[in-house]
Amino acid sequence: MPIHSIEPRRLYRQIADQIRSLIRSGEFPAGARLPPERDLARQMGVSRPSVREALIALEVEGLVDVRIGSGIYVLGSSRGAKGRAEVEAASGPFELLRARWVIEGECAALAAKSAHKTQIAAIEEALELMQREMADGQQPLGADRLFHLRIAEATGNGALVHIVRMLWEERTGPLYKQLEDHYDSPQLWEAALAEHRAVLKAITLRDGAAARSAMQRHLNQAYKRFSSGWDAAGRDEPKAKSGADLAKMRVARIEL
Amino acid sequence: MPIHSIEPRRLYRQIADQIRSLIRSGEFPAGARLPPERDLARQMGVSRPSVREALIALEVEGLVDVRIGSGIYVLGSSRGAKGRAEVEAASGPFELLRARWVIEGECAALAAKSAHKTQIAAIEEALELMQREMADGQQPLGADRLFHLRIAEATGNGALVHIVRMLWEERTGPLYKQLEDHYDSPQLWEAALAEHRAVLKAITLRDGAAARSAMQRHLNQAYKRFSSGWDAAGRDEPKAKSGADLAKMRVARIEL
DNA sequence: ATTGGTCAAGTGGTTTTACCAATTCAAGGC
DNA sequence: GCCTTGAATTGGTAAAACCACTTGACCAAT
Repeated sequence: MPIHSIEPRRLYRQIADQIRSLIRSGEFPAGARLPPERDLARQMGVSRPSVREALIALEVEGLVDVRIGSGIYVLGSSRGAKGRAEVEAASGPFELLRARWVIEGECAALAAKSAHKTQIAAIEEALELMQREMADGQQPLGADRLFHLRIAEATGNGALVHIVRMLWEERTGPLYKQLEDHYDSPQLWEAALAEHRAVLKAITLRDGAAARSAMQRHLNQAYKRFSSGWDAAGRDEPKAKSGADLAKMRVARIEL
Repeated sequence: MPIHSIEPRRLYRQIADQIRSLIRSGEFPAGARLPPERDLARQMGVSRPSVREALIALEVEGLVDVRIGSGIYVLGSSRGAKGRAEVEAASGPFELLRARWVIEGECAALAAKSAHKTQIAAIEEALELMQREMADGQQPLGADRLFHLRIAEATGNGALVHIVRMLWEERTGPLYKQLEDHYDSPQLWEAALAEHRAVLKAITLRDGAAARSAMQRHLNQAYKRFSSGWDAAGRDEPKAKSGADLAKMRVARIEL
């Protein structure tokens, strides 16, 4: 029995990621038509149903528009993400994280005060999903998003939910793409999970102040992890040179 | 020949809707496992690939969790019984005000800490403009907006500026239209101006806590003015009882 | 009785093949 | 010129088959 230990990532997600990056790279600008499903399948070496599954995922995300008999078209920033490119143009990842620090910290405090039991259960559920995905060796990006969103939902304020969702969408922006590798480390995800647990615990205990500081600490750590990733991905640092040193340096920075 | 005259909704969406309604009807509560894909396909009279496409859509939406070799499990207890599309729908004026209470309060505190002299001067300029417009008998709506925006700009965070601007744009929405008359009173504008002055003073003194509470007091007063206007307009909004304010949120913040 | 392993059934994952339905566009008829 | 029409293209759906993984029952060894 061969141990295909990893590669549990489902095919449709890989294909969707590939197409998404093609769109973001400018290969297919807004309004452009993608190659037919059959061509995409042949080019990527997969079957057409798999390509269809990926396209449906992208369609639900609001990235493409599938028109029967015509083709698949790239949607601009008109729907789905309201002011996505706008925010990103005006502010980098670090300003976004700072804004999240302010807003999501308050969301956590509010959630601790006014969350319903079922909403707390929903937060817990998102955390467990994240844990499960990590155990499977996947990047728990979706579960991470779900955790933050459900805390916002627990405030009972739709406007705050909308803002948190909008800020999170930025993570799919091009600026974050180059940092994905550096954020992929299991240790980093493990740290993020522990920070999530601290937030949930404070909310469960109805301790607003603790929830706020736990969430702010989480985003602060994310900021540090991000900073190290940014540095390591710097232009003047060839990856091929002294990979061991880079790895050690990265770890050292993260632990501070 | 079946007349798919208009809107031949794609099969996977119909199936997804059907499963979604089954989940929300309580047929499959949170944590329950759905029937196997093959059974679902047979029961619904469609093929398995179509069911898979629907499940992928629901998975992207965060409603279900697909586990290889095990089954499909229901995730959503946050939007199960109540408040489903409510989040997606427009959040009302009161939720928007509460969001502003949270965000702009922090903006004022941040501005007090890190605003440049020229940015403080810009805030002052907006305040003087508001005063001048009022003296001319105009509605200082533009100057009001400018005041809040420049405080956000003084934080130096583009993302926060964008959020404040976005929240302000909501004021042009239809819900606010019927309240214009009640907010037009010179006395009310005079009170708002005085509250603005208190905010600016705290920022000038570099007192973050005072700036936050001044801004929050301003928005709380706006909330009260709004509530009375709403009641006078004959609308029966359950959340907007006379005398209600943002006390709940205030407590949450002051506890820090 | 507990532990450990194997095995078989069930489940989702993927591919292949085939055909149906809608759109598109150009050739041909008015 | 405008309209019709039909073939080519494209997405939509179905069916069958095989693979990989999970689960739980069963059995053997401790």
